[in-house]
Amino acid sequence: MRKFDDSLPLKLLRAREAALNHFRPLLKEISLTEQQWRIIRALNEYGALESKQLAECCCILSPSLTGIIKRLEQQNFIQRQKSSEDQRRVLLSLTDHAQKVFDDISPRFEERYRKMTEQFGQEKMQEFKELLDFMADIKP
Amino acid sequence: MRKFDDSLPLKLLRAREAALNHFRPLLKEISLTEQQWRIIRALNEYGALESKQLAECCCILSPSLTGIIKRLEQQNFIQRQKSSEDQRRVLLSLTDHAQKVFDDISPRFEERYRKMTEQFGQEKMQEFKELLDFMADIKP
DNA sequence: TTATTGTACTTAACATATTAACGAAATTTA
DNA sequence: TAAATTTCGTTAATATGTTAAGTACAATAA
Repeated sequence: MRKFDDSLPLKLLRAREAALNHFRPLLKEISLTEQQWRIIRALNEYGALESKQLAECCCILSPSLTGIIKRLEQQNFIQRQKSSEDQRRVLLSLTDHAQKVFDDISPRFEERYRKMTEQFGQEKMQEFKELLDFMADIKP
Repeated sequence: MRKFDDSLPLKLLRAREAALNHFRPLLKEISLTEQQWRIIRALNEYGALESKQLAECCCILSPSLTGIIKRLEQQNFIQRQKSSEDQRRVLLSLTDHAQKVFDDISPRFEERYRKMTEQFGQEKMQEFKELLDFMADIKP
């Protein structure tokens, strides 16, 4: 009988918690949640995105995204511009303020990421990420 | 500059989603959330536990646990027995009903777990779990 | 013995996760 | 072109995550 602690989802959860612990102090410093920061990083990387694409690449379901975007908009981190062709579509992008906050704090995230990777082991991390990618593609 | 999609927390999130997708249909069938099922599996494995131990081993914070336990109790899945020595302590355990539900459905979870592991690769999975355990111990 | 400190758990407030249902706008079909 | 269907986003309802503050009971110090 497989043991409780041998559960893959649980191990993934614990590993993720351990990883996030490296960044929580910084997130607290800038008063952003982990999800809000994920959204901001995605928009920084890809420029303007539609809600659906953003949800997809950030691994956030659209009902959650609706609220997250609303709050980021209220805090002047995100702006939306409607498409004139398709009235349903809305393009989301970072405000100048958000871009500045990102540029300012980003190096410190990178530094923590570097330390974490170093602790884990460079090559080991590479291998780890490949296995994670492989797992992400396993379908029932 | 590290890419958005290269983020370890994000990869862990995606891998976990992929893993959970194998079990969501079964959870829906028995109308239990992923967290409720985790609690039940822990109590099945360890017998009676105190709230704090349960929170620890299930990777659930105590404020969340309070609600989860309350609902599981209302559905007759969990019973609590107070310690007569220390009024603060409460032991949580599965009801007979919960034990029966667990024994009935558990083989089907095991079967899905087996298939998932097979798809991933036995040895690969072993290696994967070791890396996950290693990551879980990395501290900032 | 009383005050202090510590521990376990709960409550509160807010943010997010999950599923279902809904509504508006675009696309397809009849 | 009118109707059916599809797509995208939102709303609703419930459950959980996260941090801070509160509460009750124990253990310890003064």
